[in-house]
Amino acid sequence: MEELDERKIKILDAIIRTYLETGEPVGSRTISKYTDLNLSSATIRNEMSDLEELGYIVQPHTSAGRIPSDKGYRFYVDHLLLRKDKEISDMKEFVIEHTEKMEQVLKQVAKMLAQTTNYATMITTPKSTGGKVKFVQLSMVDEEQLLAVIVMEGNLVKNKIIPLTQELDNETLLKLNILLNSTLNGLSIPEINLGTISKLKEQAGEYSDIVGIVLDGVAETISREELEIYTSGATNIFKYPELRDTKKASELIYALEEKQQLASLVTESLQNEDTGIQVYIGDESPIQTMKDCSVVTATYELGDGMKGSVGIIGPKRMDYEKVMGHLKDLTSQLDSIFKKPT
Amino acid sequence: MEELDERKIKILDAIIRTYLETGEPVGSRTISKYTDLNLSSATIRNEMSDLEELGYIVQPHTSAGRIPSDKGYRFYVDHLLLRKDKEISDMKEFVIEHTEKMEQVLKQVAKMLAQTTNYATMITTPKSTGGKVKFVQLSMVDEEQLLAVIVMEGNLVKNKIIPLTQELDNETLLKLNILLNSTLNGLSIPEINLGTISKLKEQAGEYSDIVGIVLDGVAETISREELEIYTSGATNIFKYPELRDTKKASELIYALEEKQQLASLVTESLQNEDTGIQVYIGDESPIQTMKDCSVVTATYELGDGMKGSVGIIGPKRMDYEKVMGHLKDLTSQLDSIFKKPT
DNA sequence: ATTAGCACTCCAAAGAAGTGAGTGCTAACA
DNA sequence: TGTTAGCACTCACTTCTTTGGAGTGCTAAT
Repeated sequence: MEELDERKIKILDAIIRTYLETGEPVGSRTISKYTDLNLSSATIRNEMSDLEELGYIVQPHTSAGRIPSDKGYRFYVDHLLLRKDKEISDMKEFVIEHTEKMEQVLKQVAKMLAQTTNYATMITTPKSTGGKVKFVQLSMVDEEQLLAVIVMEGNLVKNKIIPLTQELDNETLLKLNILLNSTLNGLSIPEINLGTISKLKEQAGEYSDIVGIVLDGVAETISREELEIYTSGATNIFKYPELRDTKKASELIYALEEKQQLASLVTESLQNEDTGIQVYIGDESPIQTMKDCSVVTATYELGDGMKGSVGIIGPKRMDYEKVMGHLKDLTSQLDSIFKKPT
Repeated sequence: MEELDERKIKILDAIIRTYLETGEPVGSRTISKYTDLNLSSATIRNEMSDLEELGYIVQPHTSAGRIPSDKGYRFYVDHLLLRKDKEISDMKEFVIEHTEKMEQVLKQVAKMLAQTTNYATMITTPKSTGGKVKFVQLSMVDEEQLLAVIVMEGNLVKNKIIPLTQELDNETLLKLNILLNSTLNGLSIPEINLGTISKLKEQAGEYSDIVGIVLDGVAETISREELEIYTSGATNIFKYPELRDTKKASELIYALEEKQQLASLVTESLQNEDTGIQVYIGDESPIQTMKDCSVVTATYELGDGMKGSVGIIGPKRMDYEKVMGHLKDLTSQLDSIFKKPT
């Protein structure tokens, strides 16, 4: 054996569902009442014993009920919950329609998601890799400072103030602008390589050193992997006793606050092509401090290969069904929202 | 009586200092050894009894040592600690010199401050009231979208994408830019009133409606009270047992995460003119959930009346001396940094 | 194959007892 | 009169024990 028969599956399902609700280890008696297949607790016990041997469930200590192991959750996620319709998409529309800058939309989304799910959430700005430059402009802000504005596909606007040592008259500025625009427009970040740069410099002729400075600035601005991450609902984790322990909670919240580490979650899931939804259970997560949690991430797209990521962090016994529903909804909405000009 | 004699003051000082270090209620015996004036524990007990009656210290329960009351802390802050030199200003310089956009500087500062003090910190962007427009520019990003860039004093850059229904040729754009710049430059927000706007529209002649749209956009962008607040070190509060309680910690962190409420701290302290440093002890704080904490805020300035605020949130027994030193340092540095062009 | 019954395990909550830091008070002392 | 020593008392904390109950595994009966 290695296979689960129908009955074992039903029992496993029941165990997990019950555990999701209560957060307490679940005993044979409970299940014997819960399921439709009428079985006595003793029978359940036997089956449970099997399930434990197979590694789907675990006993925290000898005489406690069982809780799902990571493998159990995995089975649940993979096989047991693809059969249900999804949740309402409440006020999401509203929020998205009524805010403006991407940054704010994202913050809002994170917050909302945290509120509706009661888990901690995170969301990243779309990664520009593959995003194209749409428009570049330099202007003199005052005598010594140059402002570079770069607009990317998707109306992602970046600014950079560049200090100038050298004089720069209006005519030159105009020329530079034309040059920059005609060269850079339509290019994606990886396409702006050394070749492009040196060619640009060449064309700039006597102003090549200025172009150099400017390009450095521009390059830095564009390529600065500005993977902003917004989080929300960190305090939700206090709602789950199994995470409430000071040390765990502190580490978790720290991770959420620092954001740094969260990036690892994202980059990984951005690679992944298929459904776009990724589930990390316990140790599967690349972040050590989250080994007592589960993380569900999803990807949203901005058309031109710009991808961002939304994630939900909660206890292992999170309501995967609901969470995945929410995420699916959300990403599809984000997709459509960002595609039209804001 | 009502007055504290020299000896009582010394004892009170000793009590508070000891409590600040240990976090434990402090007993008579400890003090009798601590102070230079050699007194037996019994004498101290008598004095403590008096101090308690006067409301400066408090007993958590009948047979515990004493801890300072809010009034005690207040006395300490007001009278007891103005006599000491300040702390080093470690790597602050470094960080500030090496980052660029204001936003990032602020984030860095918050983080650094949290790390060096071991408390939670917050910092706001300078409030633009009084800030002047330095430079305005409109550019066509594509056929239907106009990008407005506004640079404020202090190199605060704001962008707004404005959808256009109407055609707009290059020449007109140029004219508009000149018009906008010559009119708006040097004006502070409150100075851009209806009068200015209608005058502008008039001058724009046949393009008055476009100017209208643009100005609306600009106005909205500028005046949006973008009081961003950055926080850091939320998890530091777990370092203090008296705040580690789940409920308190959760509320506190929530407040820090939500930021919303923090604004009340700031607005208040921005009014205050004198030293610029404000101390809220326990209930004195406008934020209810912080009644078990103390909050110290300071104001930094950008010359033109643009003010921002830095704050430190910690346990009541925070090291006021050090904190205030840090803040003083920091604000004076921020002041000078932001005044020169970045 | 299922179930009832029973002995056994073990956590968790509730008590019990000891410990120690701290107090208040009184009486003695300088 | 201010200071101190001494003593009985309080009360949180820790440790140990007890107890109750939920849960298991096994065996024998259905």
